[in-house]
Amino acid sequence: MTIHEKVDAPMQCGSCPIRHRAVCARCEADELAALDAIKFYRSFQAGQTVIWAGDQMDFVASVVTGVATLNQVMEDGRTQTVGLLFPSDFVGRPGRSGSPYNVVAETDLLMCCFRKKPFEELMARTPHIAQRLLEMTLDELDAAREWMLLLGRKTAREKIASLLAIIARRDAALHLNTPSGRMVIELPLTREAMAAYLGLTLETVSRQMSALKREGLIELSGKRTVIIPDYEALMIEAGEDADGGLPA
Amino acid sequence: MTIHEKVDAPMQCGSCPIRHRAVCARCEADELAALDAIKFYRSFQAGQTVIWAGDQMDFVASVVTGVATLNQVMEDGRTQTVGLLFPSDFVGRPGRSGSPYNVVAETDLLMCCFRKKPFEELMARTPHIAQRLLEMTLDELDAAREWMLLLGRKTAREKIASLLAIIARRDAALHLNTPSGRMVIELPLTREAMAAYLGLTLETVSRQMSALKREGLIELSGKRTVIIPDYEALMIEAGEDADGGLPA
DNA sequence: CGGGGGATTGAATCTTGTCAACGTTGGTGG
DNA sequence: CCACCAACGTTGACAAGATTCAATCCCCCG
Repeated sequence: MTIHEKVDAPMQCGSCPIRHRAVCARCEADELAALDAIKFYRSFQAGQTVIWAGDQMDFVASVVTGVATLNQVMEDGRTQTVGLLFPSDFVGRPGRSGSPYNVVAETDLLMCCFRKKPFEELMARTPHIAQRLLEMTLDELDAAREWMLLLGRKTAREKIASLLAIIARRDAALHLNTPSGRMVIELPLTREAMAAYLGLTLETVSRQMSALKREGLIELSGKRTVIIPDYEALMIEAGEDADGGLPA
Repeated sequence: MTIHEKVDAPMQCGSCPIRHRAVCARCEADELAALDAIKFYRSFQAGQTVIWAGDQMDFVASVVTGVATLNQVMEDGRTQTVGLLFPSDFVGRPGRSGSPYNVVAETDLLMCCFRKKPFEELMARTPHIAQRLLEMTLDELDAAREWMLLLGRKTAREKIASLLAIIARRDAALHLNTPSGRMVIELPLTREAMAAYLGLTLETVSRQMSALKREGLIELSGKRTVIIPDYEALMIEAGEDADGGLPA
């Protein structure tokens, strides 16, 4: 199979799986038509870099399916993942030409892209888009701050438990239910990518995964499938408040 | 002296020190007048809590003078500062009633507050405010992600150097010049508050400050005044790219 | 069947945290 | 005016947690 990026528009906005959650969520039919006119799809294979830090970026985009990460790299190579992008999450900043981060496809990825210039013009006269983008950005800011608590204060064990909880939560949200009890999740990340997001080394991630397994808090089926026998018990290990960061 | 919070409006917007940088930066005269009608000032003493996490919050606000922090606290007491608020920075989230964070005055603080309900209404019909707020929120998100790199990957020494560099940068920005060469800065934070922001203990902060002093990278004059003989040299210790995170 | 990327495990090391003592400073009241 | 107190800061000794380096394992794919 060849690596292909541009793909034919695979769908109508009306049947788009992220129609009601993405940046276009609040749009009326006519606004959606305007977006539709400037949109195109791109797909990426797991491991491909979507955008290199500093590169010119002539589009903004929504994740349709798959998972991507935002990464910041220091001169000596130390890498920190600063954002985990699930379906409906937005990439790119209107009014700025380059991305400050590497955007990497962690799984096979489908993105709905809008050419930047037309998107900005459309945004200027479409409050519904600007409103939704502000709302989403504020949510991302809250998520980033939650992650600062994790990076600054949590133990390796709590970090792992928190990550699993977040993935379980996003997974549940995709199916429109709330996380609880027994859950089965698919890890979209390698151990190395988990480590990059958690501010750990991959060895520490592996050890803590093994520890959680030994203690029955998780079960592993293959390397990427995790069974959570008791979501609430895992939340306690994550050291989070009772509400577990559910939307206010 | 008694602790007083509400204060008489000490100034006209026209002579406000943050007029051109705050959420009102893009407002025209008439929009400013509308904001003026719903604004009031509150002052806080160093150490006072401005807002408790979870509390109802009937206003949003801009920092006019002084420095405040946003803090997140775990059930067992571990605390992480997730935001450092300088003059012109914005507090509060339109469309949400409670703050998820403690907001603490680290120095004496003056805030320009807007009653939330009228502010939201005004925002709905004043694109200049919403635009500016989106821009500021995106900047804060970038800053939060920069801080995630610090918390996840930098050494204690690099963390301290980074914090000093950031304070120097904000300090320079207030006086509209770029940081370089010899600088004298006033720390708005105690060692404990520095530790809370850096994901360290106060002892480690103290030790690394001493180490930087021993090596001539900083000089201390009292506990709160820091002399940076060579800003560029300090930036190297901070492990940052050459540009040092200057606005794109 | 063999190769290779990802994952696991072990042992030694190092950074940072913890606990405790001591120093410094500024304010208060005798 | 001075002594005392409390808050903040510094320093030291030790312990704990995470990293580093290295060996080995496990699958999946050709």
